[in-house]
Amino acid sequence: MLEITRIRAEKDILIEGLKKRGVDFSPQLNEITALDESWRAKKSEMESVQSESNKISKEIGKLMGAGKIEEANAAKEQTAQFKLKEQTLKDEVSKLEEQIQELLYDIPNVPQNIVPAGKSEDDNEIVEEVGQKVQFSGTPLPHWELAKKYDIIDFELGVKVTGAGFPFYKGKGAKLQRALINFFLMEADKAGYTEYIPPLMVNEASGIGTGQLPDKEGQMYHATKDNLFLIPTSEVPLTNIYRDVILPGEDFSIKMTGYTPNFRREAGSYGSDVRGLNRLHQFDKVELVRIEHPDNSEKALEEMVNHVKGLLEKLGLQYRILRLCGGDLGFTSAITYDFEVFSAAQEKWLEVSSVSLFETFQANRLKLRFRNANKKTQLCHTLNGSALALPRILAALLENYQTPEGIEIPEVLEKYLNFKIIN
RNA sequence: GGAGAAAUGGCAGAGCGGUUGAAUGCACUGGUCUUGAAAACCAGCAUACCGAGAGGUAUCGGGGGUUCGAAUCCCUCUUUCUCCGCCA
Repeated sequence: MLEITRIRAEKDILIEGLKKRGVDFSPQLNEITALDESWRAKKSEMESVQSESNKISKEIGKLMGAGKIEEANAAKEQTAQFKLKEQTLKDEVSKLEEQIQELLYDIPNVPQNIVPAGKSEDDNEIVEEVGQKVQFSGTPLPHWELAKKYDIIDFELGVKVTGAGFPFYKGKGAKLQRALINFFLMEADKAGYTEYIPPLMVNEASGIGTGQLPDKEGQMYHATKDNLFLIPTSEVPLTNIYRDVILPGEDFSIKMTGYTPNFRREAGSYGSDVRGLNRLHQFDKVELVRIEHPDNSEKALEEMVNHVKGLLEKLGLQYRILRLCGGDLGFTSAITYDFEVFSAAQEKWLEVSSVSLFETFQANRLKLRFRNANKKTQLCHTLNGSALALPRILAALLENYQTPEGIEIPEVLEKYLNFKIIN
């Protein structure tokens, strides 16, 4: 959520920045500033009425204390005139507040300067491409066929027991999955991230805190009886640890990591994109979350990007980094780098990580602040990134490491496994 | 799931209808004293919004109500604790 003070101060700059998302938000922002102005007027009117009636109430208190009952009763009658006025003003003020709030919820974060303008993924900017395309002697199989051939992932069984998009991992497939989780967590640990095992369900306040609610309500599984939501990413519980928190000073850098399964309804996505492991309703991911001083967030973003690069290089995967254009940028993000690995068998790039800086957008909703040198509270910057999402990494590993003898295992994973080949 | 008790500032803990944004203690910050430290003493120390400022308004778990006036009374929700039941 954008800060209202920022909208007051630099509306035109924000409108200009938001244009990179391919949408003109000037009607909304103009409406907000107009509503804000009448809100301020009404509010100060309401407060002066409140002030008056508070004064009289205090007087009554004094009179009662002094035993002057009759005078007190006379004063009581005075307050009647304020009653109605106060109530009307209160209603008006809170209605205006609601309207402003609603509009604010619908305005996405402003892209940073270096974010390219654009409408869709076609406008994303390729920042870097690393590694070579794998050469195969024959025709490589896609991962869903390999999964069947070696009996390591069972999609049909998932359909039977739960539904599409909920596969079973089996035998060496399950172990490889576990090894990857371990590897990612240990790498995060080495980089100084504190590991958490968070709850897999969150309440409504947490959903609002990180921006899933109300914008993306349909994306989450909702346990209506208890009004809890299955997490779409561990970003939600991890970041919400710091909801309504004021950090005591300027000297902080909070680095968290967590492995969780993630649950996404993915309503409306069908076709070849969802084949095999490409898109699932439940998938595993190791997430990095950082809370940083605004002066330090750019550096943190760079560190996270480098961390993810390191992981992909250790796994020996060909990858590229994209700077997402305005139109493809997530609602809450100011800048996002997507990592894609090349699936040689599917002949396409698969997104495996997304590293984002939210600046104060998320912190504003979370009310996550720190106390600056002037003893004032100031919003923190938040960041997160996947390091990494498992299914597509698994897909790429299976496809790119296939040989006539079986699927080889990258060396870095060997210490987490008791086999060196899937055959 | 059933019965009871409770929720107050960073922490502990008063207040149970009137001048209380909230006693007191601890913690913290600044000062005096000291060669330095400790101790002692003095001062400061919640958040948000409106306002150029003076100042004002709101907030004592959340929401609603009674009242001229609510931290204090009522309703409701949530959470915690104790006891009983069930259980990995």
